[in-house]
Amino acid sequence: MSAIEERSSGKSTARAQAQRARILDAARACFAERGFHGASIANIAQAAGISQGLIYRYFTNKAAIVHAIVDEQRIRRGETLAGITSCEALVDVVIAKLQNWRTRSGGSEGDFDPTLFLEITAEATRDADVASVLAEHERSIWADLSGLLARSAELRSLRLSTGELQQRTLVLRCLLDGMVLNWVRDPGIDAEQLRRSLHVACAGLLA
Amino acid sequence: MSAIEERSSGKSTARAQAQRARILDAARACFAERGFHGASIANIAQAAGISQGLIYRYFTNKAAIVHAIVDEQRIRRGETLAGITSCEALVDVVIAKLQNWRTRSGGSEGDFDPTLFLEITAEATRDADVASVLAEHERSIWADLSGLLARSAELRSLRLSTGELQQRTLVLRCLLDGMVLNWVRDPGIDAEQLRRSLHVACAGLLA
Amino acid sequence: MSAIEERSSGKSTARAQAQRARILDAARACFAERGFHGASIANIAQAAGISQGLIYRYFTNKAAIVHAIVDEQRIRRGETLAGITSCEALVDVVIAKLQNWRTRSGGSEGDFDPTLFLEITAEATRDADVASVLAEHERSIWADLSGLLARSAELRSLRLSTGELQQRTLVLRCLLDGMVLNWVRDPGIDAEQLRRSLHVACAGLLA
Amino acid sequence: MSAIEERSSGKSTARAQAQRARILDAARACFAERGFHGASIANIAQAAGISQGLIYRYFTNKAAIVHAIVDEQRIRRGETLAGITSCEALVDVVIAKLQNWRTRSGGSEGDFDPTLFLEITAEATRDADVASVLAEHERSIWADLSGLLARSAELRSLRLSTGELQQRTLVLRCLLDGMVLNWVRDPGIDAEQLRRSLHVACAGLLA
DNA sequence: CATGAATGAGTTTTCATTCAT
DNA sequence: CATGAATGAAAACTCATTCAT
Repeated sequence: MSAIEERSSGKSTARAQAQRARILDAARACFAERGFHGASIANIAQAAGISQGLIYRYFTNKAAIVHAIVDEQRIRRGETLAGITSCEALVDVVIAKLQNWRTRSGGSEGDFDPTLFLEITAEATRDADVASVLAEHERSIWADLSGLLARSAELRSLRLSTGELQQRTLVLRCLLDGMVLNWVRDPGIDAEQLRRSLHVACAGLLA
Repeated sequence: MSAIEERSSGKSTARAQAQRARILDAARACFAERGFHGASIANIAQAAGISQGLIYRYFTNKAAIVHAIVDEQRIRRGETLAGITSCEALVDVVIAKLQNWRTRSGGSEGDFDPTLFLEITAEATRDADVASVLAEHERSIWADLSGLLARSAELRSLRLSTGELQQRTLVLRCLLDGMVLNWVRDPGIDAEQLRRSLHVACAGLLA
Repeated sequence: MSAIEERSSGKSTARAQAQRARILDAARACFAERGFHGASIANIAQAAGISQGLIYRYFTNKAAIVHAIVDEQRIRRGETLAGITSCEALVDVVIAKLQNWRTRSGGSEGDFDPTLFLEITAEATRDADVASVLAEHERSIWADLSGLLARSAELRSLRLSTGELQQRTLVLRCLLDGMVLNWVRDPGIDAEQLRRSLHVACAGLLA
Repeated sequence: MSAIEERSSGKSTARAQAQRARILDAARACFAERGFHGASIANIAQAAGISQGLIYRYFTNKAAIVHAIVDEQRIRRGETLAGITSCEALVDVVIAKLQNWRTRSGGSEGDFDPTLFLEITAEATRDADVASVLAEHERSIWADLSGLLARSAELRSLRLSTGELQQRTLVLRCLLDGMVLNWVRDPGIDAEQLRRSLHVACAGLLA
């Protein structure tokens, strides 16, 4: 699907890749700030420091940019769970990302933007393509979370049936999503309290 | 704040009230379907079966409609926790609402729309008015959840310190948000599994 | 022409007359403040303290209101030159009216509004009806000014040929218009200096 | 102030300049014909033979166009008084411009449009920006007229005090404004009579 | 007589997209 | 490859006018 929407037919030079990335960076920032509908191509072009017309050499559509960004999130997340061996560590990493986001607040770089995350989730209810990419992404997250829980359980010599593992993965998934939502909704949230609360909840998962 | 944005200065006839409701119903549907920014006044007018101009007799702005809808959610939720005495029951109620939403899917009536919920949360990051209404709403939800947990604990003769109560409220809040998010993201989610999983998690909160 | 545009067919009760006047007063104020195009029927209705619909019972059109107002100016001016016997006195009266206008500034009553005067003159270039009413009005002013000059000349035992009288009338007319224009254009204009300057110019007319 | 309202940030190509001029020409014609508020962007775009959207590449606002046109008048007038050495000559030039305007009547070119002049004066009472540009313009006209009178007086070996010079400048200003107003108001005005009458008045200024 | 709800055409303005250069 | 001028459709919003009550 996204293959259809890319403009580059066949080969894509390093330069082309760089331009695409440049546009996507700008788009991510704009979308996070104003939403998919609120951000205009003009905004993105300006943020990327290129002309509006040029964007259409790399993406057929505004929708194509959205799709590319959704796609990207999957890749971006890849490393997140790399060295993590406990749910508590995962909670800490997520909180660190959230704090990082609130601190820079508009600064361009940063690998996770909860606003964008919300925007994508909302868009998934409207755009079937986004929904399917997101669904695939979600399956991969599930596998990771599930694996993390399985390993953690093993470390504690805890035997979990498949059903029990699924149940706990689902709860963990809800907790993580809930953290993000609460963080976005409450700008004055106490990070430390959130951390401690979720650590307790994590402990409960493997009790 | 929303009082400022209403058009009717002072008195509002039954007819006016009905028209306002008519417009808000249409707007809610459109916003849920296309998002706050994706839905146009033309969409709303058509959905309401009236002319575009007429909308401005009842709302100064598109923003005023958004604010009115956000405001409304607070009231709509009021009764939700009325007769509920346990977290498990709360989970069941939320799931019932989510199932109700998925079943009708576009049908006008229904007291909770998770898509709208997402839309509002996303909008809160951009519109200070929405953010403040949402924050107030959130405080009231917190009070309700906190009270629910306190009562549940008491029933089980469990003594919770203020800190412990706060911690558990936060986790419960995250779980509820997470449920909604996962429900929206995964159209094929197994309601029964979700229910069971969250019941277990709830039990863990008061263990 | 204005007879066509009035709504009342035949008799018009005292009440009807009063309502018309009420509307015209409001319209005059609105037009002066925002211009013929800038002022809306809604503005006028609100200023008059009546409903929009009611306006159409007394005037077929927004244009009809404009025409009525232009018409009216003729009558309003009637008394202005009544007791005046010299150009200097006329200048003083005009300046007094201008000062009166600047002082109240938005206050409803007042028999001459230079902004409205400008608005009407501008409209005359676009609306043939306005132009013809204004032309007739102008002829009457000419007659008055001409008469004033003739009498003043006679007082000074100055014999003026028809041509000389016409020439002086034209100059006097220009001076009066110029006063108004300069007054409007320069909010800080020195009334006393203007008065003195025009007195000198008036003296020159009968030298 | 008008610099803020131009769209082109910094450089402006020859093409851009030409387009701006094209739009301003069209706008001038439309504004003269229908007034600032009566003329729509659609009118202007059509007159300029371009799309409505394109106008906004060159001007941020409809107001910006109005401001640009007001600004322009100052420049356009610059040369008017260049070679003029007597009030009578000035009167002749103004009448020539007025005749030129009536003759073409809607033809695009022409350096003075009395209708536009009225429109601008009226707008100045409503738009502070227009007022301030007009005020500056007016100061420059005053300086010119004052200089003209001073030189004329000198030629006739007439000594004028500062006060006397001011008084005569003010009268001259009124005469010129009055000429324009009367010309606009009376389409059948006799140019030759006007010319003669004002010559006499001018002579009176330096008597 | 009077209201004010309702409309449809109009307003200014934005924006995704195309295309000549 | 890159620009930025250009467009047409659509956005939000206004307004003169009509009409049921």
